[in-house]
Amino acid sequence: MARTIKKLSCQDCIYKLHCFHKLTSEELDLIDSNRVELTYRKGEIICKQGSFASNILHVSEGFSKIYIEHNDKNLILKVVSSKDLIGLPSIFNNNVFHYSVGALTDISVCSINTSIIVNLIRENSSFAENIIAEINKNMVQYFDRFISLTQKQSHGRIADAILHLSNDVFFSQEFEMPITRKDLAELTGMSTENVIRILKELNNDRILSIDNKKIKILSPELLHKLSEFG
Amino acid sequence: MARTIKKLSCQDCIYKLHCFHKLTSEELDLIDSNRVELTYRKGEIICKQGSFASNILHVSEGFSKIYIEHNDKNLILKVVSSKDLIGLPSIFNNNVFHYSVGALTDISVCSINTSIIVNLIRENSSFAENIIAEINKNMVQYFDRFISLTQKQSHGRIADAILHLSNDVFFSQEFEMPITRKDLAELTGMSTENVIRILKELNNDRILSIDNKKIKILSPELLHKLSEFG
DNA sequence: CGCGAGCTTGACGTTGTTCAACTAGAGTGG
DNA sequence: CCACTCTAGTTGAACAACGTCAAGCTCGCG
Repeated sequence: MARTIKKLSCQDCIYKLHCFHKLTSEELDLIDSNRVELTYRKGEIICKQGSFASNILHVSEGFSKIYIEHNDKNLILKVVSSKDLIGLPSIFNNNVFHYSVGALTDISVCSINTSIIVNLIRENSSFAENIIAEINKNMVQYFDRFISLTQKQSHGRIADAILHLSNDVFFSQEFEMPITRKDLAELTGMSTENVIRILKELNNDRILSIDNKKIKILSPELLHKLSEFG
Repeated sequence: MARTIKKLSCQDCIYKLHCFHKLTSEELDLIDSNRVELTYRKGEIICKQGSFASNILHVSEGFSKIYIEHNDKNLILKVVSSKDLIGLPSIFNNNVFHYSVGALTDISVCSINTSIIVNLIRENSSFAENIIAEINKNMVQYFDRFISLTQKQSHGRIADAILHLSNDVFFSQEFEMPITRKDLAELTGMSTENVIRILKELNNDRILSIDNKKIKILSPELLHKLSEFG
């Protein structure tokens, strides 16, 4: 499950991670020498909600999901992209993971000790700024999800989920989902059966073209309308 | 609506605001001399979602609500207590309010220019830490609300709303709500009528004692059970 | 005294869940 | 190579939870 061969350097990832931009090359080297590269297989759990958050993670390859567990039911907050850091909400806040993270595909993960990040926050105020910016960006993203799941009916929620995948994860109108119908259900807060029924409708109405996991957005306009008023 | 007579000093509020603890007295004076005290009447809007967030606010007296507007329907994120700062999610993040804030009662508000806070974050890393801690604390609180509104049925959601008021706002098992049934509906993501029906049930089942706006928690155990499994 | 806002109640309709059954494909072992 | 099993996906029918609508109530205020 875990290997410690380093294939990448932090310089390779810097363009993905906005909050690393303001680090000096010495600071980046500090991170580089205090991280491990791990690989996980599809289905494995990377962080367990409630466990000690001694590391901040970055998924450099593959896809994963951030989800909250509650009474055997999960709520997926987001599908993680390579622009995301995992574990920021735990900083200065109990040092416990407030969500779980699971691998949707085989993935490569960089694990950086939280204390390193904390020291950089203390010593480099521009980095602290960027961390705050990052946390706040996520906060607002979660606000949108909050609205989606509490104020919209199923069609709107599915539209939001598809748009999230298209805009934040795959950066394309056409993609192959690494997630199951059940995951889609946990992303939209509804039952698997209902997800299937609504995907079928969207397919019939030629808003999406769906072939199992392959999704193509045929009518972005209608999809946005569904998201807005659904 | 707004008066600029200063009745308080920041020293009076410091015990309420955890993230001010690490400020030196000079820094506190800096805030003190760069803030205005305002009063708002019940029903007035303090921040409008989407407007420029040039100030961070602190409600020193009275009650207010933070809510997200979407298509003429509101979702109340929380009822603000004197321990809360308003506007943190806007820092380093568009400088736009991502939610609206409304006065539930007549209130007194301190308004501090965001640039002052930003400078302090840059210059005092302990303060930056505390700001991050504060933002993250809110994030986790919102996670709980997220679970409440998406995974629980009405009884559980009402239980959560009552517990929020009791634990985070009034710090008592018995309180007089400053909010209407409609507000309760917007706090729980359900219809006003349903709120009323469920409050009545909880009253009949002797879990709560409800006399119009006066609420007394009779059985905290059952209320927690509802919150957990409702 | 009358008006309006907030509150309450009952009847009814809709949305979405649950349950049960069935299908398809992938992996396993004889 | 063929059962067997397991998981994911799909479908239909019954049901429950909740929202909507319409009406009436209460109380504070002008």
